[in-house]
Amino acid sequence: MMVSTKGRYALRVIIDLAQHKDEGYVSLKSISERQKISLKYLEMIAASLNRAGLVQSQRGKEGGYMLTKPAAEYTVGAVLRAAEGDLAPVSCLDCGENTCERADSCITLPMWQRLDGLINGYLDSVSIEDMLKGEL
Amino acid sequence: MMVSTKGRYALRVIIDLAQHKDEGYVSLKSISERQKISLKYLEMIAASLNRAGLVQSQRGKEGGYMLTKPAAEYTVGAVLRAAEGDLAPVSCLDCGENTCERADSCITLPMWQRLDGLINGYLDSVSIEDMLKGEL
DNA sequence: ATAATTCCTATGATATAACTGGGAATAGCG
DNA sequence: CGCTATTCCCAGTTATATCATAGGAATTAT
Repeated sequence: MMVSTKGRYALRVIIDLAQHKDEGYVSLKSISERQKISLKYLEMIAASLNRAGLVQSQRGKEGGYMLTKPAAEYTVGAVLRAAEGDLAPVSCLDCGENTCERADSCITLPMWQRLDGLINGYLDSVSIEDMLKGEL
Repeated sequence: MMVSTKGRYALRVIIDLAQHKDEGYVSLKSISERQKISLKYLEMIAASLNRAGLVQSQRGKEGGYMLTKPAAEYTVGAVLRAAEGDLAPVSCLDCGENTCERADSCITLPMWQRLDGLINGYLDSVSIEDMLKGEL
């Protein structure tokens, strides 16, 4: 599995925030109830999104999270990478580090690289707004 | 990671068999030495490929494995699926079982389905012979 | 018979995923 | 000021998957 629950949940968080973007800061508690994801797990995911600058937070009472830009400017790829790290389909391609000693002679490497390009290209071409509008 | 060592090794086994297709049955011991993969691990992988009908085996002395068809007729997708099971990028799509109770209302599902189609389409379009020839 | 092989089942070791828990820091509100 | 709702931080836990390894039975050419 290339994308775990962490990434899928992150996507749902961003979508939820987009759907409630006119309500000021949205608390994780409310997202937790709507999305049926535990508050504690959401905290971890929100922290990743925050670190990546995809959301902004407000602490204290009446606090929560909101998007930092319009939904059209979020790509699925960017959200998943913020939550999951790299989206490489094989470890050979992870983080650009090509530590495999047989890389030079590996006849499968070009195939993996093309696959990786295909996956990232597609995920970066789909925006959150596309999904909200059902435009796929 | 979508493709683990099991799948990558399976690919290397098929490639190795293709490279030695004129030498009769090829033993796992020889593949093990060439590919630097433990014999015991190879046994598991070869068993999967055998069950899927991608290779045929001969037991006993002078035994081993050989391909059941020309290299051009093996796709990367078929080999990986034989070794790994499903290649779905998210568990939602695994094995066609869509047990997610929010599937009907899930606005991300069409995106995952397209991604899955893209990945499998590409992997099924590349043959072992393509890689051997460096035609990518 | 012997040696080389596949075949079968079980076990262990390590890593990753998927959460859970406790509590500190912050900020609005009465 | 005191209360409460929230994010923030870090650590611990459990479950599952990955990556093998181990031992031995069955088979077959020589």
